[in-house]
Amino acid sequence: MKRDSRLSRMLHVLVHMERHEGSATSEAIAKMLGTNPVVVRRTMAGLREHGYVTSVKGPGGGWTLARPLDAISLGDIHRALDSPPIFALAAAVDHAGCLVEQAVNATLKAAFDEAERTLLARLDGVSLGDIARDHARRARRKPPRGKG
Amino acid sequence: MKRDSRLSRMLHVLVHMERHEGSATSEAIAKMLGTNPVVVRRTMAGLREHGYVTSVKGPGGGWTLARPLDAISLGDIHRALDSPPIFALAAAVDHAGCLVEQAVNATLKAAFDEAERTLLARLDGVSLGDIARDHARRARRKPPRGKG
DNA sequence: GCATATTGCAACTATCGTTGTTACGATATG
DNA sequence: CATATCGTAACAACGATAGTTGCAATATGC
Repeated sequence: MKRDSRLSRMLHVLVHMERHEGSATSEAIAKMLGTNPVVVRRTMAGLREHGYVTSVKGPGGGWTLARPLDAISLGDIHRALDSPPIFALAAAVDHAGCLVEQAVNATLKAAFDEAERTLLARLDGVSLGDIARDHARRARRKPPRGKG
Repeated sequence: MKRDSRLSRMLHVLVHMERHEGSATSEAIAKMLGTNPVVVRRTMAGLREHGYVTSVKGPGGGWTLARPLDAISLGDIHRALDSPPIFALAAAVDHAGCLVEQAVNATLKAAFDEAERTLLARLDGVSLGDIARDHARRARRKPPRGKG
């Protein structure tokens, strides 16, 4: 199945926005992500609703970061995207009240719930500021076109 | 996105097969799962290649369990299905060698890898026999049509 | 041998969610 | 009033599983 790259893309954008004085247009962001301005607006709408970014219409408008990166966790962005399903694997629906199916699904659910808790705890424990600092370390080691 | 229910379905089938003297036809299995015999053959082909079941053509043929349930873990079945992607969330591809993107993806990869290890360890730690025993407990509490 | 039950498999369609695109309206700037 | 920009609806493209049809291969039993 086609996989959901919105979380990854939004983290990418937000870290860039901090380094970007003023606002960035949907078109500029789209170029950064290799996609289309409409996709950018659509995806960032959720972040705006949750107060992580603001958008301004008209000439000179665009998107601005509304909070310091250290105040935003990866889990925050996941939730701002409406907590899309994490797993590609699903339990089959129980067609006939079959007790075997129920035993299977109970076991699988426990396993997936544990993995989900592990993942979400980790996403909540990392902030965008952490990623920005990791980026800064990488840039020092391997300066990007002399701008680092 | 449409989610993959093959693991869940295969576990269901295998637990049933132990209680089934002799072989079960694709058609009978399909009825159990509320699907089509071709889907059953297609999915169970992987299990056959790994030696968990055997299939016999012709009248009186069908599918048979090739090992005791206690000798098969949930992780074994996941691998027999060719280890399909576990997560619906993906990292965006790095278009421009962007160091920000790389920092984002490294962080996400670490988080997803940890969650994956958690899940796989759990799937490897549970056998189909465990599920069968859980089923037996459920059946004692709530007998299905008097067959126990 | 022949009718039949059954698996094996190729090829196609259906489905579902993200992604990509087009089009148009709303709004702010100058 | 021209223009830049977001907002949103509507729809096509894509990718993976799931479902379906059709037919060949094979084993059984008469």
